[in-house]
Amino acid sequence: MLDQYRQQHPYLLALDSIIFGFDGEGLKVLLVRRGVEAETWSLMGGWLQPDESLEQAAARILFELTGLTNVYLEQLYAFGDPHRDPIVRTISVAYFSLVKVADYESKLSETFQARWFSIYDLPPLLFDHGDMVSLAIRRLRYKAAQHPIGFELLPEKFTIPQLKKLYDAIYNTEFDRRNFSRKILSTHLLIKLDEKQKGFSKKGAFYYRVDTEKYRQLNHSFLNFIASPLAP
Amino acid sequence: MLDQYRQQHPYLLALDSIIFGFDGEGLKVLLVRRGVEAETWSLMGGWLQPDESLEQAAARILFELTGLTNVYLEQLYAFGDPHRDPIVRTISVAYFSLVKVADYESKLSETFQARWFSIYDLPPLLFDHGDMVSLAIRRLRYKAAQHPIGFELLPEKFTIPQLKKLYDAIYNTEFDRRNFSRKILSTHLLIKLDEKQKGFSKKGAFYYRVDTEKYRQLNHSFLNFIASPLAP
DNA sequence: CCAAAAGTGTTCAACATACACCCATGA
DNA sequence: TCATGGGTGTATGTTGAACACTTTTGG
Repeated sequence: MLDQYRQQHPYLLALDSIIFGFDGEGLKVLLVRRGVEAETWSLMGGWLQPDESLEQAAARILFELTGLTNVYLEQLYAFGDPHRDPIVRTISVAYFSLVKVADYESKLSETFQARWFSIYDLPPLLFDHGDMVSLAIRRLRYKAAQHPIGFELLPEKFTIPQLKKLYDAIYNTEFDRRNFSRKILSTHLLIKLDEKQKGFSKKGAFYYRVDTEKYRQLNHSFLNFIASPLAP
Repeated sequence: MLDQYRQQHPYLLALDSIIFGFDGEGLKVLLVRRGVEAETWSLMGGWLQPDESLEQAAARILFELTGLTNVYLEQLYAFGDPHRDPIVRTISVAYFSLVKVADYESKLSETFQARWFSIYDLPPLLFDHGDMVSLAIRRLRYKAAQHPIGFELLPEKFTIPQLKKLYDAIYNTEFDRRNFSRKILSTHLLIKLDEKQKGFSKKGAFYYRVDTEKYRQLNHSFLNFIASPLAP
Protein backbone atom coordinates (compact mmCIF):
# COMPACT_ATOMS: atom_id res chain seq x y z
CA MET A 1 0.00 0.00 0.00
CA LEU A 2 2.93 2.31 0.56
CA ASP A 3 3.86 1.65 -3.03
CA GLN A 4 1.65 4.37 -4.36
CA TYR A 5 3.70 6.78 -2.32
CA ARG A 6 7.10 5.25 -3.07
CA GLN A 7 6.65 5.51 -6.80
CA GLN A 8 6.22 9.26 -6.63
CA HIS A 9 8.79 11.96 -7.15
CA PRO A 10 9.37 14.28 -4.25
CA TYR A 11 10.02 17.98 -4.76
CA LEU A 12 11.74 20.76 -2.88
CA LEU A 13 9.30 23.06 -1.20
CA ALA A 14 10.16 26.69 -0.61
CA LEU A 15 8.30 29.62 0.89
CA ASP A 16 8.58 33.21 -0.27
CA SER A 17 7.22 36.25 1.51
CA ILE A 18 5.95 39.46 0.02
CA ILE A 19 6.34 41.85 2.93
CA PHE A 20 4.41 45.09 2.58
CA GLY A 21 5.12 48.20 4.58
CA PHE A 22 3.91 51.79 4.58
CA ASP A 23 6.27 54.60 5.54
CA GLY A 24 3.74 57.42 5.47
CA GLU A 25 4.34 58.19 1.83
CA GLY A 26 4.24 55.11 -0.38
CA LEU A 27 3.54 51.40 -0.28
CA LYS A 28 6.78 49.46 -0.01
CA VAL A 29 7.98 45.88 -0.40
CA LEU A 30 10.90 44.48 1.56
CA LEU A 31 13.52 42.78 -0.62
CA VAL A 32 16.80 41.09 0.19
CA ARG A 33 19.99 40.99 -1.82
CA ARG A 34 21.07 37.65 -3.17
CA GLY A 35 24.61 36.85 -2.09
CA VAL A 36 25.19 35.01 -5.33
CA GLU A 37 24.27 37.57 -7.91
CA ALA A 38 24.99 40.98 -6.49
CA GLU A 39 22.66 42.84 -8.83
CA THR A 40 19.61 40.72 -8.20
CA TRP A 41 17.12 41.29 -5.43
CA SER A 42 14.70 38.68 -4.27
CA LEU A 43 11.88 38.08 -1.86
CA MET A 44 12.73 36.77 1.56
CA GLY A 45 12.41 33.02 1.35
CA GLY A 46 13.35 29.71 2.92
CA TRP A 47 12.73 26.01 2.95
CA LEU A 48 9.95 24.05 4.54
CA GLN A 49 11.18 22.01 7.50
CA PRO A 50 9.80 18.52 8.20
CA ASP A 51 7.99 19.48 11.39
CA GLU A 52 6.37 22.70 10.20
CA SER A 53 3.12 23.59 8.53
CA LEU A 54 3.33 25.96 5.59
CA GLU A 55 2.06 28.86 7.64
CA GLN A 56 4.47 28.12 10.48
CA ALA A 57 7.34 28.06 8.04
CA ALA A 58 6.28 31.38 6.51
CA ALA A 59 6.01 32.93 9.97
CA ARG A 60 9.43 31.60 10.96
CA ILE A 61 11.06 32.98 7.83
CA LEU A 62 9.44 36.35 8.41
CA PHE A 63 10.70 36.31 11.99
CA GLU A 64 14.24 35.45 10.92
CA LEU A 65 14.39 38.53 8.75
CA THR A 66 12.42 41.09 10.69
CA GLY A 67 12.26 39.80 14.23
CA LEU A 68 8.51 40.38 14.09
CA THR A 69 5.84 38.04 15.36
CA ASN A 70 2.07 38.41 15.30
CA VAL A 71 2.00 40.00 11.91
CA TYR A 72 -0.72 39.71 9.33
CA LEU A 73 0.15 36.74 7.15
CA GLU A 74 -1.91 35.25 4.37
CA GLN A 75 -1.20 32.57 1.82
CA LEU A 76 -1.03 34.07 -1.64
CA TYR A 77 -0.50 31.30 -4.16
CA ALA A 78 1.51 28.19 -4.90
CA PHE A 79 3.95 28.64 -7.79
CA GLY A 80 5.00 25.44 -9.46
CA ASP A 81 6.19 26.01 -12.99
CA PRO A 82 8.68 23.21 -13.80
CA HIS A 83 11.37 25.70 -14.72
CA ARG A 84 10.74 28.53 -12.31
CA ASP A 85 13.95 27.68 -10.49
CA PRO A 86 16.39 26.78 -13.29
CA ILE A 87 18.71 24.76 -11.07
CA VAL A 88 16.44 22.37 -9.18
CA ARG A 89 12.73 22.04 -9.55
CA THR A 90 11.15 23.76 -6.59
CA ILE A 91 7.56 24.47 -5.67
CA SER A 92 7.17 27.74 -3.83
CA VAL A 93 4.21 28.73 -1.70
CA ALA A 94 4.11 32.51 -1.50
CA TYR A 95 2.72 34.35 1.50
CA PHE A 96 2.14 38.04 1.84
CA SER A 97 2.35 39.95 5.06
CA LEU A 98 1.59 43.42 6.29
CA VAL A 99 3.99 44.90 8.81
CA LYS A 100 4.20 48.14 10.70
CA VAL A 101 7.40 49.73 9.44
CA ALA A 102 8.10 51.44 12.75
CA ASP A 103 8.13 48.11 14.61
CA TYR A 104 10.49 46.64 12.10
CA GLU A 105 13.15 49.35 12.06
CA SER A 106 14.30 48.54 15.57
CA LYS A 107 14.47 44.80 15.12
CA LEU A 108 16.07 44.50 11.71
CA SER A 109 18.30 41.49 11.49
CA GLU A 110 21.78 42.32 10.26
CA THR A 111 22.18 38.87 8.76
CA PHE A 112 20.36 39.96 5.65
CA GLN A 113 20.86 42.86 3.34
CA ALA A 114 17.33 44.13 3.16
CA ARG A 115 15.75 47.27 1.71
CA TRP A 116 12.29 48.72 1.18
CA PHE A 117 11.31 49.36 -2.43
CA SER A 118 8.36 51.33 -3.71
CA ILE A 119 5.89 48.97 -5.38
CA TYR A 120 5.92 51.34 -8.35
CA ASP A 121 9.69 51.19 -8.77
CA LEU A 122 10.98 47.67 -8.29
CA PRO A 123 14.38 46.32 -9.37
CA PRO A 124 14.69 43.14 -11.44
CA LEU A 125 13.78 40.19 -9.26
CA LEU A 126 14.93 36.59 -9.04
CA PHE A 127 13.03 33.80 -10.79
CA ASP A 128 9.29 34.47 -10.79
CA HIS A 129 9.41 36.78 -7.79
CA GLY A 130 8.21 39.64 -9.94
CA ASP A 131 5.01 37.72 -10.68
CA MET A 132 4.61 37.03 -7.01
CA VAL A 133 4.82 40.71 -6.14
CA SER A 134 2.36 41.67 -8.88
CA LEU A 135 -0.10 39.09 -7.68
CA ALA A 136 0.36 40.19 -4.07
CA ILE A 137 -0.41 43.80 -4.99
CA ARG A 138 -3.55 42.73 -6.79
CA ARG A 139 -4.58 40.59 -3.85
CA LEU A 140 -3.93 43.41 -1.41
CA ARG A 141 -6.08 45.77 -3.47
CA TYR A 142 -8.78 43.17 -3.78
CA LYS A 143 -8.77 42.45 -0.09
CA ALA A 144 -8.44 46.00 1.18
CA ALA A 145 -11.46 47.03 -0.89
CA GLN A 146 -13.76 44.97 1.28
CA HIS A 147 -11.80 44.12 4.34
CA PRO A 148 -10.44 46.49 7.00
CA ILE A 149 -6.94 45.27 6.41
CA GLY A 150 -5.17 48.61 6.06
CA PHE A 151 -4.71 49.13 9.78
CA GLU A 152 -2.17 46.34 9.80
CA LEU A 153 0.23 48.63 7.99
CA LEU A 154 -0.11 51.57 10.37
CA PRO A 155 1.11 52.13 13.92
CA GLU A 156 -1.26 51.67 16.86
CA LYS A 157 -2.22 55.32 16.79
CA PHE A 158 -2.87 56.96 13.46
CA THR A 159 -4.87 59.81 11.98
CA ILE A 160 -7.56 59.64 9.33
CA PRO A 161 -5.43 61.63 6.87
CA GLN A 162 -2.64 59.07 7.38
CA LEU A 163 -5.07 56.26 6.65
CA LYS A 164 -6.25 58.05 3.55
CA LYS A 165 -2.67 58.40 2.34
CA LEU A 166 -2.23 54.67 2.80
CA TYR A 167 -5.27 53.91 0.68
CA ASP A 168 -4.11 56.43 -1.90
CA ALA A 169 -0.84 54.53 -2.03
CA ILE A 170 -2.45 51.11 -2.26
CA TYR A 171 -4.72 52.08 -5.13
CA ASN A 172 -2.40 54.63 -6.70
CA THR A 173 -5.18 57.18 -6.72
CA GLU A 174 -6.51 60.06 -4.66
CA PHE A 175 -9.61 59.50 -2.58
CA ASP A 176 -11.82 62.37 -1.56
CA ARG A 177 -10.75 63.45 1.90
CA ARG A 178 -14.27 64.10 3.15
CA ASN A 179 -15.98 61.03 1.77
CA PHE A 180 -13.09 58.87 2.89
CA SER A 181 -13.30 59.91 6.49
CA ARG A 182 -17.07 59.52 6.57
CA LYS A 183 -16.85 56.05 5.10
CA ILE A 184 -14.15 54.94 7.49
CA LEU A 185 -15.92 56.31 10.55
CA SER A 186 -19.24 54.77 9.51
CA THR A 187 -17.75 51.34 10.20
CA HIS A 188 -17.42 52.32 13.90
CA LEU A 189 -14.21 50.35 13.90
CA LEU A 190 -12.08 53.27 15.00
CA ILE A 191 -11.91 54.79 18.45
CA LYS A 192 -11.10 58.49 18.61
CA LEU A 193 -8.38 59.42 21.06
CA ASP A 194 -8.06 62.75 22.87
CA GLU A 195 -4.61 63.30 21.48
CA LYS A 196 -3.87 65.28 18.36
CA GLN A 197 -1.00 64.83 15.93
CA LYS A 198 1.45 67.71 16.26
CA GLY A 199 3.99 69.13 13.87
CA PHE A 200 2.58 68.02 10.58
CA SER A 201 -0.35 70.36 10.08
CA LYS A 202 -1.26 73.52 11.91
CA LYS A 203 -4.64 72.39 13.10
CA GLY A 204 -3.50 68.87 13.92
CA ALA A 205 -5.52 65.72 13.27
CA PHE A 206 -6.99 63.53 15.97
CA TYR A 207 -5.41 60.16 16.55
CA TYR A 208 -7.51 57.01 16.32
CA ARG A 209 -6.93 53.40 17.20
CA VAL A 210 -8.64 50.23 16.03
CA ASP A 211 -11.39 48.72 18.14
CA THR A 212 -9.64 45.35 18.21
CA GLU A 213 -12.66 43.52 19.57
CA LYS A 214 -14.92 44.67 16.77
CA TYR A 215 -12.14 44.14 14.27
CA ARG A 216 -11.83 40.51 15.26
CA GLN A 217 -15.57 39.93 15.13
CA LEU A 218 -15.72 41.48 11.71
CA ASN A 219 -12.98 39.21 10.46
CA HIS A 220 -14.98 36.25 11.64
CA SER A 221 -18.27 37.32 10.15
CA PHE A 222 -16.60 38.52 7.01
CA LEU A 223 -17.59 35.62 4.85
CA ASN A 224 -21.22 35.94 5.71
CA PHE A 225 -20.97 39.59 4.95
CA ILE A 226 -19.51 39.28 1.52
CA ALA A 227 -21.76 36.47 0.44
CA SER A 228 -24.87 38.58 0.62
CA PRO A 229 -24.56 40.96 -2.32
CA LEU A 230 -25.32 39.42 -5.66
CA ALA A 231 -23.39 40.49 -8.70
CA PRO A 232 -22.47 38.28 -11.60
CA MET B 1 26.33 26.23 -4.59
CA LEU B 2 24.05 23.29 -5.13
CA ASP B 3 24.62 22.49 -1.47
CA GLN B 4 21.84 24.73 -0.34
CA TYR B 5 19.49 22.60 -2.37
CA ARG B 6 21.00 19.24 -1.45
CA GLN B 7 20.61 19.82 2.25
CA GLN B 8 16.88 20.22 1.93
CA HIS B 9 14.18 17.64 2.44
CA PRO B 10 11.95 16.97 -0.52
CA TYR B 11 8.22 16.35 -0.11
CA LEU B 12 5.54 14.57 -2.01
CA LEU B 13 3.27 16.93 -3.86
CA ALA B 14 -0.34 16.05 -4.53
CA LEU B 15 -3.23 17.86 -6.18
CA ASP B 16 -6.84 17.62 -5.11
CA SER B 17 -9.83 18.91 -7.03
CA ILE B 18 -13.08 20.21 -5.68
CA ILE B 19 -15.37 19.73 -8.67
CA PHE B 20 -18.62 21.66 -8.48
CA GLY B 21 -21.65 20.88 -10.54
CA PHE B 22 -25.24 22.06 -10.69
CA ASP B 23 -28.00 19.67 -11.68
CA GLY B 24 -30.83 22.18 -11.75
CA GLU B 25 -31.72 21.68 -8.13
CA GLY B 26 -28.72 21.89 -5.82
CA LEU B 27 -25.03 22.60 -5.84
CA LYS B 28 -23.07 19.37 -5.95
CA VAL B 29 -19.51 18.19 -5.41
CA LEU B 30 -18.03 15.23 -7.23
CA LEU B 31 -16.42 12.69 -4.92
CA VAL B 32 -14.70 9.37 -5.56
CA ARG B 33 -14.64 6.26 -3.47
CA ARG B 34 -11.34 5.22 -1.99
CA GLY B 35 -10.51 1.68 -2.93
CA VAL B 36 -8.74 1.17 0.34
CA GLU B 37 -11.39 2.18 2.82
CA ALA B 38 -14.73 1.42 1.32
CA GLU B 39 -16.68 3.76 3.55
CA THR B 40 -14.57 6.82 2.92
CA TRP B 41 -15.06 9.22 0.06
CA SER B 42 -12.43 11.63 -1.10
CA LEU B 43 -11.75 14.35 -3.58
CA MET B 44 -10.34 13.39 -6.93
CA GLY B 45 -6.60 13.73 -6.61
CA GLY B 46 -3.25 12.74 -8.03
CA TRP B 47 0.46 13.37 -7.96
CA LEU B 48 2.46 16.11 -9.58
CA GLN B 49 4.59 14.78 -12.44
CA PRO B 50 8.08 16.13 -13.07
CA ASP B 51 7.25 17.86 -16.34
CA GLU B 52 3.98 19.50 -15.29
CA SER B 53 3.04 22.81 -13.77
CA LEU B 54 0.57 22.68 -10.90
CA GLU B 55 -2.27 23.86 -13.08
CA GLN B 56 -1.44 21.38 -15.83
CA ALA B 57 -1.45 18.59 -13.28
CA ALA B 58 -4.81 19.70 -11.90
CA ALA B 59 -6.25 19.85 -15.41
CA ARG B 60 -4.88 16.41 -16.24
CA ILE B 61 -6.36 14.87 -13.11
CA LEU B 62 -9.72 16.47 -13.86
CA PHE B 63 -9.56 15.08 -17.38
CA GLU B 64 -8.73 11.60 -16.18
CA LEU B 65 -11.89 11.51 -14.10
CA THR B 66 -14.37 13.42 -16.20
CA GLY B 67 -12.96 13.47 -19.70
CA LEU B 68 -13.54 17.21 -19.70
CA THR B 69 -11.15 19.85 -20.96
CA ASN B 70 -11.54 23.62 -21.04
CA VAL B 71 -13.25 23.78 -17.70
CA TYR B 72 -13.05 26.58 -15.20
CA LEU B 73 -10.14 25.77 -12.90
CA GLU B 74 -8.75 27.94 -10.14
CA GLN B 75 -6.14 27.32 -7.51
CA LEU B 76 -7.75 27.26 -4.08
CA TYR B 77 -5.09 26.81 -1.44
CA ALA B 78 -1.99 24.83 -0.55
CA PHE B 79 -2.51 22.49 2.40
CA GLY B 80 0.64 21.51 4.21
CA ASP B 81 -0.04 20.42 7.74
CA PRO B 82 2.72 17.98 8.71
CA HIS B 83 0.21 15.29 9.65
CA ARG B 84 -2.54 15.86 7.12
CA ASP B 85 -1.63 12.58 5.45
CA PRO B 86 -0.82 10.25 8.34
CA ILE B 87 1.28 7.87 6.26
CA VAL B 88 3.72 10.05 4.37
CA ARG B 89 4.03 13.80 4.64
CA THR B 90 2.39 15.26 1.58
CA ILE B 91 1.71 18.82 0.52
CA SER B 92 -1.50 19.15 -1.44
CA VAL B 93 -2.41 22.03 -3.69
CA ALA B 94 -6.19 22.12 -4.01
CA TYR B 95 -7.94 23.41 -7.11
CA PHE B 96 -11.60 23.98 -7.57
CA SER B 97 -13.42 23.66 -10.85
CA LEU B 98 -16.85 24.37 -12.22
CA VAL B 99 -18.24 21.88 -14.70
CA LYS B 100 -21.41 21.58 -16.69
CA VAL B 101 -23.01 18.42 -15.39
CA ALA B 102 -24.62 17.61 -18.73
CA ASP B 103 -21.23 17.56 -20.48
CA TYR B 104 -19.86 15.28 -17.85
CA GLU B 105 -22.56 12.62 -17.82
CA SER B 106 -21.64 11.38 -21.27
CA LYS B 107 -17.90 11.23 -20.70
CA LEU B 108 -17.73 9.75 -17.25
CA SER B 109 -14.72 7.54 -16.85
CA GLU B 110 -15.56 4.08 -15.57
CA THR B 111 -12.18 3.75 -13.90
CA PHE B 112 -13.39 5.64 -10.89
CA GLN B 113 -16.37 5.21 -8.66
CA ALA B 114 -17.64 8.75 -8.62
CA ARG B 115 -20.81 10.36 -7.32
CA TRP B 116 -22.28 13.82 -6.95
CA PHE B 117 -23.05 14.92 -3.38
CA SER B 118 -25.04 17.91 -2.26
CA ILE B 119 -22.75 20.43 -0.60
CA TYR B 120 -25.21 20.49 2.28
CA ASP B 121 -25.06 16.74 2.83
CA LEU B 122 -21.54 15.43 2.52
CA PRO B 123 -20.23 12.08 3.74
CA PRO B 124 -17.12 11.85 5.92
CA LEU B 125 -14.09 12.70 3.82
CA LEU B 126 -10.50 11.53 3.73
CA PHE B 127 -7.76 13.50 5.52
CA ASP B 128 -8.44 17.24 5.38
CA HIS B 129 -10.64 17.02 2.30
CA GLY B 130 -13.58 18.28 4.33
CA ASP B 131 -11.68 21.50 5.03
CA MET B 132 -10.87 21.77 1.36
CA VAL B 133 -14.53 21.53 0.39
CA SER B 134 -15.57 24.09 3.01
CA LEU B 135 -12.96 26.52 1.82
CA ALA B 136 -13.95 25.94 -1.79
CA ILE B 137 -17.58 26.71 -1.03
CA ARG B 138 -16.58 29.92 0.71
CA ARG B 139 -14.36 30.86 -2.18
CA LEU B 140 -17.09 30.11 -4.70
CA ARG B 141 -19.53 32.32 -2.81
CA TYR B 142 -16.96 35.03 -2.49
CA LYS B 143 -16.11 34.91 -6.13
CA ALA B 144 -19.61 34.52 -7.52
CA ALA B 145 -20.74 37.59 -5.60
CA GLN B 146 -18.62 39.85 -7.76
CA HIS B 147 -17.67 37.78 -10.72
CA PRO B 148 -19.93 36.34 -13.43
CA ILE B 149 -18.70 32.86 -12.67
CA GLY B 150 -22.05 31.10 -12.37
CA PHE B 151 -22.45 30.51 -16.08
CA GLU B 152 -19.63 27.98 -15.93
CA LEU B 153 -21.98 25.64 -14.11
CA LEU B 154 -24.84 25.87 -16.59
CA PRO B 155 -25.25 24.54 -20.12
CA GLU B 156 -24.72 26.81 -23.12
CA LYS B 157 -28.38 27.71 -23.20
CA PHE B 158 -30.14 28.48 -19.95
CA THR B 159 -33.06 30.50 -18.64
CA ILE B 160 -32.99 33.28 -16.07
CA PRO B 161 -35.05 31.21 -13.62
CA GLN B 162 -32.45 28.44 -13.94
CA LEU B 163 -29.68 30.92 -13.21
CA LYS B 164 -31.59 32.17 -10.20
CA LYS B 165 -31.94 28.63 -8.89
CA LEU B 166 -28.20 28.22 -9.21
CA TYR B 167 -27.55 31.34 -7.16
CA ASP B 168 -30.14 30.26 -4.63
CA ALA B 169 -28.22 27.01 -4.33
CA ILE B 170 -24.80 28.65 -4.04
CA TYR B 171 -25.89 31.01 -1.28
CA ASN B 172 -28.48 28.73 0.26
CA THR B 173 -31.05 31.49 0.10
CA GLU B 174 -33.87 32.71 -2.08
CA PHE B 175 -33.27 35.74 -4.26
CA ASP B 176 -36.15 37.87 -5.44
CA ARG B 177 -37.12 36.65 -8.88
CA ARG B 178 -37.77 40.13 -10.29
CA ASN B 179 -34.75 41.92 -8.87
CA PHE B 180 -32.51 39.05 -9.80
CA SER B 181 -33.41 39.11 -13.45
CA ARG B 182 -33.07 42.88 -13.62
CA LYS B 183 -29.64 42.74 -12.03
CA ILE B 184 -28.42 39.97 -14.30
CA LEU B 185 -29.70 41.62 -17.45
CA SER B 186 -28.22 45.00 -16.47
CA THR B 187 -24.76 43.50 -16.99
CA HIS B 188 -25.61 43.05 -20.70
CA LEU B 189 -23.62 39.85 -20.54
CA LEU B 190 -26.50 37.67 -21.66
CA ILE B 191 -27.89 37.38 -25.16
CA LYS B 192 -31.55 36.53 -25.42
CA LEU B 193 -32.39 33.70 -27.81
CA ASP B 194 -35.65 33.28 -29.71
CA GLU B 195 -36.20 29.85 -28.22
CA LYS B 196 -38.28 29.18 -25.15
CA GLN B 197 -37.89 26.41 -22.62
CA LYS B 198 -40.71 23.92 -22.93
CA GLY B 199 -42.18 21.44 -20.55
CA PHE B 200 -41.19 22.97 -17.27
CA SER B 201 -43.58 25.87 -16.95
CA LYS B 202 -46.68 26.65 -18.92
CA LYS B 203 -45.57 30.00 -20.19
CA GLY B 204 -42.00 28.89 -20.84
CA ALA B 205 -38.92 30.99 -20.14
CA PHE B 206 -36.65 32.42 -22.80
CA TYR B 207 -33.23 30.87 -23.22
CA TYR B 208 -30.13 33.03 -22.96
CA ARG B 209 -26.49 32.43 -23.72
CA VAL B 210 -23.39 34.23 -22.48
CA ASP B 211 -21.83 36.91 -24.65
CA THR B 212 -18.45 35.20 -24.56
CA GLU B 213 -16.60 38.19 -25.94
CA LYS B 214 -17.87 40.54 -23.24
CA TYR B 215 -17.39 37.83 -20.65
CA ARG B 216 -13.72 37.52 -21.51
CA GLN B 217 -13.19 41.27 -21.47
CA LEU B 218 -14.87 41.49 -18.09
CA ASN B 219 -12.59 38.83 -16.71
CA HIS B 220 -9.63 40.85 -17.85
CA SER B 221 -10.78 44.17 -16.51
CA PHE B 222 -12.09 42.56 -13.36
CA LEU B 223 -9.32 43.71 -11.11
CA ASN B 224 -9.72 47.32 -12.12
CA PHE B 225 -13.38 46.99 -11.50
CA ILE B 226 -13.18 45.60 -8.02
CA ALA B 227 -10.35 47.85 -6.93
CA SER B 228 -12.41 51.00 -7.30
CA PRO B 229 -14.82 50.80 -4.39
CA LEU B 230 -13.30 51.65 -1.06
CA ALA B 231 -14.36 49.74 1.97
CA PRO B 232 -12.28 48.94 4.98
C1' DC C 1 -4.53 87.70 9.98
C1' DC C 2 -3.91 84.41 6.61
C1' DA C 3 -2.59 80.07 4.59
C1' DA C 4 -3.11 75.22 5.00
C1' DA C 5 -4.91 71.28 6.62
C1' DA C 6 -8.85 69.21 9.36
C1' DG C 7 -13.49 68.49 9.96
C1' DT C 8 -18.79 69.00 8.97
C1' DG C 9 -22.82 69.52 5.99
C1' DT C 10 -25.64 69.36 1.61
C1' DT C 11 -27.07 67.94 -2.78
C1' DC C 12 -27.95 64.72 -6.36
C1' DA C 13 -27.73 60.50 -8.83
C1' DA C 14 -27.39 55.51 -8.78
C1' DC C 15 -28.71 51.41 -6.96
C1' DA C 16 -31.01 47.87 -4.10
C1' DT C 17 -35.25 46.32 -1.99
C1' DA C 18 -39.96 45.35 -1.74
C1' DC C 19 -43.65 44.90 -3.80
C1' DA C 20 -48.01 45.16 -7.37
C1' DC C 21 -49.41 43.96 -11.65
C1' DC C 22 -49.85 41.85 -16.30
C1' DC C 23 -48.68 37.91 -19.62
C1' DA C 24 -48.74 33.25 -21.68
C1' DT C 25 -50.27 28.72 -21.70
C1' DG C 26 -51.23 23.74 -20.47
C1' DA C 27 -54.47 21.13 -18.12
C1' DT D 1 -60.88 29.49 -17.25
C1' DC D 2 -57.74 29.32 -13.93
C1' DA D 3 -53.53 28.06 -11.73
C1' DT D 4 -48.70 28.57 -12.40
C1' DG D 5 -44.67 30.35 -13.41
C1' DG D 6 -42.54 34.25 -16.44
C1' DG D 7 -41.90 39.05 -17.26
C1' DT D 8 -42.31 44.33 -16.53
C1' DG D 9 -43.09 48.41 -13.74
C1' DT D 10 -42.98 51.49 -9.69
C1' DA D 11 -42.28 53.49 -5.00
C1' DT D 12 -38.96 53.97 -1.26
C1' DG D 13 -34.79 54.00 1.27
C1' DT D 14 -29.75 53.69 1.26
C1' DT D 15 -25.34 54.67 -0.44
C1' DG D 16 -21.73 57.05 -2.82
C1' DA D 17 -19.69 61.05 -5.45
C1' DA D 18 -19.08 65.90 -5.76
C1' DC D 19 -18.36 69.94 -3.61
C1' DA D 20 -19.28 74.27 -0.35
C1' DC D 21 -18.43 75.75 3.98
C1' DT D 22 -16.50 76.21 8.77
C1' DT D 23 -12.70 75.34 12.21
C1' DT D 24 -8.09 75.47 14.10
C1' DT D 25 -3.57 77.20 14.63
C1' DG D 26 1.44 78.11 13.38
C1' DG D 27 3.94 81.49 11.09
